[in-house]
Amino acid sequence: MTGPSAPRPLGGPVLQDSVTAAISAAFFEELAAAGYSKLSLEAVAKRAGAGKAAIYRRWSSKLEMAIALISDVVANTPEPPDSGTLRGDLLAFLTEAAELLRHPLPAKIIPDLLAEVGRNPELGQALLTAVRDPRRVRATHMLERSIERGELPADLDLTLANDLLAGPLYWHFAIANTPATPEYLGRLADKLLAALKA
Amino acid sequence: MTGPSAPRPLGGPVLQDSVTAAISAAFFEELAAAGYSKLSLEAVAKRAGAGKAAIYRRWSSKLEMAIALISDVVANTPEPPDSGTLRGDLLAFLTEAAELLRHPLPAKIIPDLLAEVGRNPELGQALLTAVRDPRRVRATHMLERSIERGELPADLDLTLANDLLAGPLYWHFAIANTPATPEYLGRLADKLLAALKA
DNA sequence: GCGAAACGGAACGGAGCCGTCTCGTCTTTC
DNA sequence: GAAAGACGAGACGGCTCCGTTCCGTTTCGC
Repeated sequence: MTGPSAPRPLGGPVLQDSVTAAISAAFFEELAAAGYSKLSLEAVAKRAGAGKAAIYRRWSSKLEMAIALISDVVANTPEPPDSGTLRGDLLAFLTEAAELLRHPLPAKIIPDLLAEVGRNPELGQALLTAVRDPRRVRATHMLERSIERGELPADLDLTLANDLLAGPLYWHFAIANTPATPEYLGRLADKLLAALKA
Repeated sequence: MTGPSAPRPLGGPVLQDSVTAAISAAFFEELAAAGYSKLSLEAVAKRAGAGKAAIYRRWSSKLEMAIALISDVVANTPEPPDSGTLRGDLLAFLTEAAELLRHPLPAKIIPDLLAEVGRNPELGQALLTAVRDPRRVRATHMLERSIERGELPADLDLTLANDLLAGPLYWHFAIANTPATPEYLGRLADKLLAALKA
């Protein structure tokens, strides 16, 4: 099922073998259905058609497993390119996020993990460095490029700008649970553009 | 501990007796600490210094208890007045929300409930009608008043506007977990004003 | 002041999950 | 083709929580 005998490239990306892949898929399905705090490794094993030992052979605990699998997924999502204009970057950013949240699994998992971070410091710290920080860095670069182009004021509050970028779309999808049309994303981009320039 | 024998006014608001009050307080503390899905009535009873029977005498299940207690709290929060200008209304709206999210209990409970809604349709429906709809109506009224005053375009997308109003502040507080200064709220109000008018 | 009701506390059988361990069966490796 | 190891399945003792039922005590309503 895996490659012949080729030594696996380097760290991380590819799912190693079929058992690990089945466990990973089952983990995310179970995470979406039950939430992190109620997720049981017994249910993951059952859904994966595996024994519990197969899980404990790979990770020492639910926390370690979650951090490893989530980091793996996040690390393998590519970055959108520099489009040259703020509106283009903005739209690409929003479209990518909308694409992600359109899928039912991430749409259930992400709010759950965000809530879990509030009560699980260890998971929170891991997710912050593995997920939030890279995204924040990308968003900040996007804004700084735009400032250099003169599209945005140099004294822009980056924290506030981040809240504006992430908040409305997240609210629309994950909270209000409304589907987003491309027209919606376009209008949102226009509004955000006006807000950032103000 | 309660009033003498006066018939309790009408529906809902006031917490009836000291046992109910203790259970209610314990419920919210436990909700913040464990999250809805992992909250156990046994733990609530213990924290309240009550027996489990005292809970089951009042509500038939965790779900019913949660809906009753949460609706009760929400129904007893007053509305801010019409300030006469959009910026004033906006600032009042943001300040009220910031005030709420400043407290650690709501700041943990709200994200948890929002995630829970995604996997618990019954609770979701109840919270939608008890919490979200009233708030959305208020926000919509605020925007419509502003449109009548000519501050906002008549073809404003109300869904999009709602996302803009709620999203950034929620993200700032509950997700990024950053404290909000009055200056932040002022700047946010300015940005939102620009976005809504665009 | 007395009977009724609600109280805190503890126990019940049943269910689910923990992490470990032992089976008997493939699958891989040399 | 034999030895080694990972596999699925499941049993284990121990824990938590469920919803109900019993106590003996306190409080309330009349």
